[in-house]
Amino acid sequence: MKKLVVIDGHSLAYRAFYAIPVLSNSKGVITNAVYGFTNMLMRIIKQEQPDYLAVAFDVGHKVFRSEQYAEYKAQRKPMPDELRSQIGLIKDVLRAMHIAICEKEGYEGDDVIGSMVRWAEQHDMHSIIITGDKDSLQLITDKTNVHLTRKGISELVIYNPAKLMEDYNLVPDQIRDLKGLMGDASDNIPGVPGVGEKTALKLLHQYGTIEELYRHLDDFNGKKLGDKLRDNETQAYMSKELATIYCEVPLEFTEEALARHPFDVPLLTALYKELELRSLLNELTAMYPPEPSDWTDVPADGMLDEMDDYEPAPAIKKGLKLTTPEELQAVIKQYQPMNIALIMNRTPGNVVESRVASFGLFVEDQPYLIECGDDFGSFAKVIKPWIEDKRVMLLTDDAKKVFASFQPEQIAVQSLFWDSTLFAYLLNPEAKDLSLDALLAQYFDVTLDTEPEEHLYGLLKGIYILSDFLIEKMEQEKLVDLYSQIELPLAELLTMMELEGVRIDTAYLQKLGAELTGRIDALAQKLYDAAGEEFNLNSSKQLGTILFEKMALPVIKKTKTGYSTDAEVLDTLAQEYEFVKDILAYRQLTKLNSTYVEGILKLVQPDTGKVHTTFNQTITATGRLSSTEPNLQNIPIKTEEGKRIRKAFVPSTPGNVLVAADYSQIELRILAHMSKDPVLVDSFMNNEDIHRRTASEVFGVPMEDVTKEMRRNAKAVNFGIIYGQTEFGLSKELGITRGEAKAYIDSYFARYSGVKQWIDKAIADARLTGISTTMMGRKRYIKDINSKNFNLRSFAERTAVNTPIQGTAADIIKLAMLRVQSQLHQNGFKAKMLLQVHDELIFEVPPQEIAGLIGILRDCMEHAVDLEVPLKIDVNVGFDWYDMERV
DNA sequence: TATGGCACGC
DNA sequence: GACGTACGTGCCATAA
Repeated sequence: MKKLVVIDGHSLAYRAFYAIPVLSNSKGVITNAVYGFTNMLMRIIKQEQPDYLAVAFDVGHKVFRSEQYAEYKAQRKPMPDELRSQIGLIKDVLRAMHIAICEKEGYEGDDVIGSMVRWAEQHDMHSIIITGDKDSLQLITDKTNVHLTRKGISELVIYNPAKLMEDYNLVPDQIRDLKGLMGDASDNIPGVPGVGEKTALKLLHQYGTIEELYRHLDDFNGKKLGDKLRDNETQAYMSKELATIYCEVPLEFTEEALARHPFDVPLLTALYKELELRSLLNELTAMYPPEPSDWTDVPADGMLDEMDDYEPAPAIKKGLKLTTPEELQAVIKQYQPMNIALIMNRTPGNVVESRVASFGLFVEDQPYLIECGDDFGSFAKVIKPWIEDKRVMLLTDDAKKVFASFQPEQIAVQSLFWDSTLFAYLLNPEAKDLSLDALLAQYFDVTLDTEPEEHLYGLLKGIYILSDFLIEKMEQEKLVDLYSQIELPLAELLTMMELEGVRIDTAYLQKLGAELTGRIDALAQKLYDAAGEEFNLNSSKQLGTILFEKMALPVIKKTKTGYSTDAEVLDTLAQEYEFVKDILAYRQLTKLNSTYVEGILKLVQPDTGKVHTTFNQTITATGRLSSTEPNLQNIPIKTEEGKRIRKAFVPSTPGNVLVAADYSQIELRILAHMSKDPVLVDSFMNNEDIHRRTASEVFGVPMEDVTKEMRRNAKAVNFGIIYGQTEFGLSKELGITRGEAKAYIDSYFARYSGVKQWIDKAIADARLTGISTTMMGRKRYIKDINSKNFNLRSFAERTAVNTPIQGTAADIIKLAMLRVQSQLHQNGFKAKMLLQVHDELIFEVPPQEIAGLIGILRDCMEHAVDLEVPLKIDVNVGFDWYDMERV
């Protein structure tokens, strides 16, 4: 006879939750119930070796019993959040194990279970019910046993008709009468007040059923018990009714669905790894030994037949290599693609230097490697119908690369787009390695063949499995909108910006370089003379020896490896020593020359005179962009000398101008919005000088009496608030004592108590959830927030304060960029977005479009989102990035 | 090749 | 009392 095991999912989850001490992974996801449940499940599978297996859950709030009795389960405490969050994970595990999940809206797990075992009996199966709920004992028959959990989850007591008789001297059907009389506090079934288990059993042993009992009520005349029974007759019948498991739930399942299937090992591995359930992972590995080496090297069919519960990882069809557009055309004709994986392999270099060397295509389980030689364009034309087809789902690891490849071929990517790297970034922006290889190793324990061709085929297959897994997580974490509305369209815009590039006045830069080199050489000579020897001025180690040993200057600060010679130290010494002043000047000039003049000149494309930076979208922990080769987000502006670099950034077309629009105080405005602090909000509503107002509040003077010094101090305080600065940091920043700094901060929080409350809440929330979230739902794990290590914890607390602010600013400007671009496009502007520098956008624009562009900028940037306070931009126009005039 | 120190931006 | 402002990139020297 076949064997069916039905598990009461909620009952077992509750048991596991309370039996196992709180357990969480490094991201703070609580896992104790998942762990306990899965452990239990595995033991059941091993011990019982069921032919059919299902787990039943309650679903929905409206249980039909509530219609009979409004109080039914009314008093029951809601499931603890820490458990609720794990029910979904348990179901994930079950799905990965291919175990049927049975639930029916409006019915309880018990009813589902009862209906299933009755079905099984009709199909001549033996059933085992696993639950902690004694109600289920009424389901016992010769064919159906109940295994009742005792304390914890490890002990099971097996009930069959004999055992029930032995323990209670009842037949299964009498369990309903028992509940009817004694009630059930946990389900709020009233029963007969004053009748407990002892009395109820005695009565049932004598009369058999409630109905029979009430027929003999006269037996109790003159006894207290008789009065109780008489007074509660209706309630007794109703209670019996409530306790009766309904065994005719209309369930739609097939034998096949309940039958045991091999686990989805990659998926289950990924889940266990994610939840860091190591012992379960080990158990799984023991059950399903890993592949010999990789997915592309799966043993031929049949080799593993003797292990009938072993399902090899999906083998990859042999990859096909194509080298001509005609071959590609022939292949493409065969398919009506729904979704395809596409991995671009480009030669090294920036967006304009590199070309497509080859690309991988995976369609209907068949991998292809297309080698393009020097003629990607011809291949692009062939595949164009797919790329432009909105119904096609495109899976890739680098959307920007796909855009960069097709955009120059005048092919607009239209299809839906899944980018595994962006997925993984949004799921964990601090992840170090987002490559497909790393993600496949991380989530699926898969290492691919290193031979290039095989490797590509592995990636193509891998991206399918990976994307499915990641999108599911994105949905759970509500990140899909952020992806589809912001990050993905932004990837296209960033590609356009990179392709456009920025024109560099190389003649100017070279002249500046020559000037700097001359001054550097002269300064070096002067320094050697003063030091009495030649040494490497660029070596902080050698400089330290000269300063602090040879010249015996006071040591102010040390680094891990020796004397510190940073700007802070040198500034202090420069008061007294001309030599140190010159060192500082030398440092400034060499920095400008090597990083900015020489560094940028090296990256100018000789044919166009442009630099094409790379914007990285998946680097920062907060959601900001970063820029490399060259980094155009750190071009000097603070010192006059440094700012001269900016003269080299010019429009590419003569007559055009540069327009720069930057958000004014966007982070403080976000703080005002989030904290709703009345003073801060008021200040922005009235468009005040925010630092002056802060000074007025903190120092208790009228706005007009705020001195420059006060304003400078207040500005530092405002700045520090955003970064969670401490009094020590502020005292150093302003060159004041810690006591004074503390007084400033205390005074600030006294006046801006809403800000203080918001900061406390940001930290408390992070402590509770382990996550900080931005306005648009971008997330970051704050892993050390509950650390016992003061340093780690303090750092985490500052992160919890800064991330929502900085991250929201990043969200806002990204959204604004998309809005601006869309307006420019819709209105046929020639103006081009060139750069983003965190709170600033830079455009090249023909003069006749300046006014129109500024209108669009104000509209899109200042209204990108609706905050409690206005968003404000400043706009500057000029013929280069140095000479800009406010408009 | 990796790390540390330093300096530039927001 | 600890440590001591968020987020980046690039250059150079040095250690390995």
